[in-house]
Amino acid sequence: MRPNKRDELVRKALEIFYRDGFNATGMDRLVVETGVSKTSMYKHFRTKEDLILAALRLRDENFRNSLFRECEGRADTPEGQILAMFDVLADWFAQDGFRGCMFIKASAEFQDKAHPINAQAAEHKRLLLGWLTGLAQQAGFAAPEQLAMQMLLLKEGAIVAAAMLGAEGPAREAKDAARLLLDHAPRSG
Amino acid sequence: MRPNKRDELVRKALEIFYRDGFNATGMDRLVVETGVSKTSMYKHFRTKEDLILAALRLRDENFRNSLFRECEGRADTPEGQILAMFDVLADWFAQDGFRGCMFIKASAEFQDKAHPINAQAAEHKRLLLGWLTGLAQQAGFAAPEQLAMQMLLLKEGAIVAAAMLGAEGPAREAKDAARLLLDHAPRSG
DNA sequence: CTCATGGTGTACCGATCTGTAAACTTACCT
DNA sequence: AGGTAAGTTTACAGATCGGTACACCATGAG
Repeated sequence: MRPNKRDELVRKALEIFYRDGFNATGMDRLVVETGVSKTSMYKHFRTKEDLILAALRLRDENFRNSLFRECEGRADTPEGQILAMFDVLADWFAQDGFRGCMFIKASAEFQDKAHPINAQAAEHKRLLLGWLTGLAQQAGFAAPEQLAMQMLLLKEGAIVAAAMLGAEGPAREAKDAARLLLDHAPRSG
Repeated sequence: MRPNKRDELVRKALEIFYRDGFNATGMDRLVVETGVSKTSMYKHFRTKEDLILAALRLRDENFRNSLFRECEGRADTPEGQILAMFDVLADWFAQDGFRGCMFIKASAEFQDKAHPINAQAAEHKRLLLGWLTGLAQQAGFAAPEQLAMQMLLLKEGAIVAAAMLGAEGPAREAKDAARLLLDHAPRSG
């Protein structure tokens, strides 16, 4: 039970879940596509739910790390980094494999708020909201929580609209709206 | 095969699909909860997909009609009606059975753009975007398509955030952001 | 060599999935 | 009454679901 083997299983499962959905992807399919036997799969993950949770954990790590790093690389002020998020999103939307937000889909398939998968998806959004709030604070806005929520709304709306209607319009309008909101938001002091 | 019987089946199926998801709800469960026999169910709907499409059609009708009527009742200017949409959303979020947007969930579970269910969900969003564009035109904005898309982003983002993080914040911030965007959008002429 | 140990493949479990076949009941029309 | 057609019940088909029992096989230790 080498630990890197487990990581590889999570990586592959993440890819398949993202492409085909959670309930629509059976363990049999995952076993075939990862090349591992069913017994081994269940040695690494007690249940399918455990595997989904591991995949979401990996996705959360990857997504947040790459988003934060990209934004830092594209702008050096907090306000600039908030705005840069929408450029990062635009690039993501334009990628071939773009299929919307994995956490929105997870919460859509497991709607019960008491369900661990739903809770973990919500946690991802809370972490993003916290990051935006921190940036808004650093930027010196008078109401950082409110502004962060508005940025989150534009981001989630853009992801949903890009997945359902096409990439260009939502990416452009989200950034334009964000810039206007940032420009007119009151500063503290 | 009374036609109203069919309507009743669609209504009930819509309710169950919305509450429990599409793939997670089997025809057996639907048959039990509607009290109809399996054979009758399949007399009315050739496949489960047909039933889902009928449920989405009903949902689209109900949602758009009630949204449009509510907005017209709450404001008499086009711009006021756009803004009123966010109050209607807030009321919806606060309802007990609120579980997010059925069309976002449908497109999350049936991701293939060629799939009829995905196409119908996308069509619902296009109709909403068209309605917003019409209002923005009537209101005399210089770039109605862009403004309509921004309002749609706020709406979709608010629905997602309300479903995952709670109702109050998203509803309030969506409206605040929308008002600011409307106030600062250039008018034609 | 012998034996324990840990990972593997095969074959299977019962439940549930979508969808169907066929006989039966009910209600209406003449 | 007799016939027709809608709608019912029951039973089932074939596939797939999540999950497991068990025999097999490699490797390293004594």
